[in-house]
Amino acid sequence: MDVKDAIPLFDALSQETRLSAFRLLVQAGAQGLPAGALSERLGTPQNTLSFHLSHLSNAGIIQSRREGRSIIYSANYEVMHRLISFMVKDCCSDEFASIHEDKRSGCSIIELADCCELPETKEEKQ
Amino acid sequence: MDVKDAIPLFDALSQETRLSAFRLLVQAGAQGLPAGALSERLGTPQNTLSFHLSHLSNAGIIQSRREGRSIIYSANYEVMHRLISFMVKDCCSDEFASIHEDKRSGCSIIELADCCELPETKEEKQ
DNA sequence: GCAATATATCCACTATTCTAGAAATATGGA
DNA sequence: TCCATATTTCTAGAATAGTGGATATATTGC
Repeated sequence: MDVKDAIPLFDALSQETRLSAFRLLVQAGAQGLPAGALSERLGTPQNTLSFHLSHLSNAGIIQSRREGRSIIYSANYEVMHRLISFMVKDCCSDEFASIHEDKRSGCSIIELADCCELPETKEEKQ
Repeated sequence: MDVKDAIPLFDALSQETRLSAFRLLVQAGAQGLPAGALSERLGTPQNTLSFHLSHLSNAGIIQSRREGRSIIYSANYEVMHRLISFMVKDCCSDEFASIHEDKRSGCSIIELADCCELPETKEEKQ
């Protein structure tokens, strides 16, 4: 993941309807939710929401599948994982954050230092 | 941090000039960089960059201070920390990510499971 | 084949964002 | 005080994004 890959993801998450829809899908898990249910829960007209779901889908942060008459959307955790890793690796200084893979558990372990306690930043604050 | 707080941060990072400028500031550390140096390194006209720096600054993800004739910008790591925590807590399912504070070291420890290996998601892929 | 359901696409309108030239402001030095 | 430097603010035009009514498409059951 580089800057060019990250832009459409940040863009996808930078609008209230989309971020809210994405969070509902995260809560829903791999099973996902049909477009209509999202529209109802968010109180957003179905065509407007459809526009935003396409946006999220184009960015790759959600995916869809048809089930009968419904289109079921679900969060793409792997993309979210990559975005978080990008933010830690490329958008945090080494002093404040580190990431390493734990092969045994299959986890990425991130350590975020509570940077505000560090003296350098304290004195630089405006 | 909630959805309303996160939107302006995602928005700030969702544009190439801004994300690139932010990353330069991250690399620069607490010391920061003057607006002119950023403008030069990015090849962006200084008034255009000034617009984007205001945008980042309004979002709170960078801050500025005057030093002589220069305005020095620097990344706000604490806000980035909070945004990453928000993404893990509220935009990742419990199965795939967890976060806890280590009081002794003052670090937030995040574990991101490599979700794509989990059978549930594998079979749900479109 | 027809009606009902679920969703996407088309369209026009409004609002916002991005861009960069020109002018304004703040600072430091002679 | 005057000039050079560093940066912001003003401005207007171009591009892009968001909205929702109307319509089209796909699916299911009768």
